[in-house]
Amino acid sequence: MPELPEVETVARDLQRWVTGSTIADVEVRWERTIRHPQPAARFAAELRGATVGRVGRRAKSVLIHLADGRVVTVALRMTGALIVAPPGTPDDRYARVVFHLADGRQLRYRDVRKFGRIGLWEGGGLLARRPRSASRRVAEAREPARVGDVFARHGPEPLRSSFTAARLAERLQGRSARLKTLLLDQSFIAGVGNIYADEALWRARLHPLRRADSLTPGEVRRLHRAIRAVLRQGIANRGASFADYVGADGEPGENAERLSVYQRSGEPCLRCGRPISRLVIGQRSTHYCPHCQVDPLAEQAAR
DNA sequence: ACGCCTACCTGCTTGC
DNA sequence: TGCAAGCAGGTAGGCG
Repeated sequence: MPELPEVETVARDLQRWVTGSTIADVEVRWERTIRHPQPAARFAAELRGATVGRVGRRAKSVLIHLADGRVVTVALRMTGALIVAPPGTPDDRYARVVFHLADGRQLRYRDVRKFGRIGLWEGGGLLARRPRSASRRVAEAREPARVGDVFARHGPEPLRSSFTAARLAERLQGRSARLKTLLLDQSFIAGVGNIYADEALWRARLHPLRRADSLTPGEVRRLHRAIRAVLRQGIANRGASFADYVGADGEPGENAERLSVYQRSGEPCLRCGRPISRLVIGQRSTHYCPHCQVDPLAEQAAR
């Protein structure tokens, strides 16, 4: 499941390999992959002849900046992948959108489960502040026009230097939600998904059911460091591969083997040796060490 | 603000 | 072996 480190890996690969390439043609094989307001045929027509500029990332979306300022957003969701295929590569039955590059290569959007979405937007607004409530209502009434509007409701990027422990503390204040739920909430913090939420909480020794506003200043600092550390480690290892995730080279990442709790139920905790537990929070499986990540309040509630 | 539900999808695993 | 049910979970939207 692509989260921030996986999406960052794909974006960096594409930055190296397709920047400067011209899109000769676009083949849309699953129309619903194309997000409004572009009907698939118009999407293809508008991209024909465009040149790829910088490739970056915001939240869990790959941003393909075009030389003319427009931006293609690719939300990989569960099983999406962007793969650069050299000429002669056998076709892929799961390729939902194929960007034919002028040099003969293909940039394939592959997605087994068809959850992912690709949009085409005007540039601008990415660095702007969030709209106030009135303008936000207007922005929601129709599909956003600018790429910035697409991400207007997303929370901060956890790896930016502006995401400090103080900023995290501020955002946690007054929130009664559970830590796990908040970490998965993209409007609270962008880019963290189920894998890295569990990893960060284990690393910070915080129970996933802990109320967000109950953290001491020391615990907030631990959480802040843990979030950044697990994301950085994920990027360093080219992402964690479960199911369908691969980089733009089509190769799986190395980080799955280096995870501490995710999908390790029953296996020994790497810190204390006791078995890792699993529970369901908000319909998501959650992996944690009941010994290292003790929540006094959860214990009390269980009695 | 928050929690809970459903829909979107397909392939893999599990149980009979 | 076959077949159906269950499961995986990111995100949007709806409801209470």
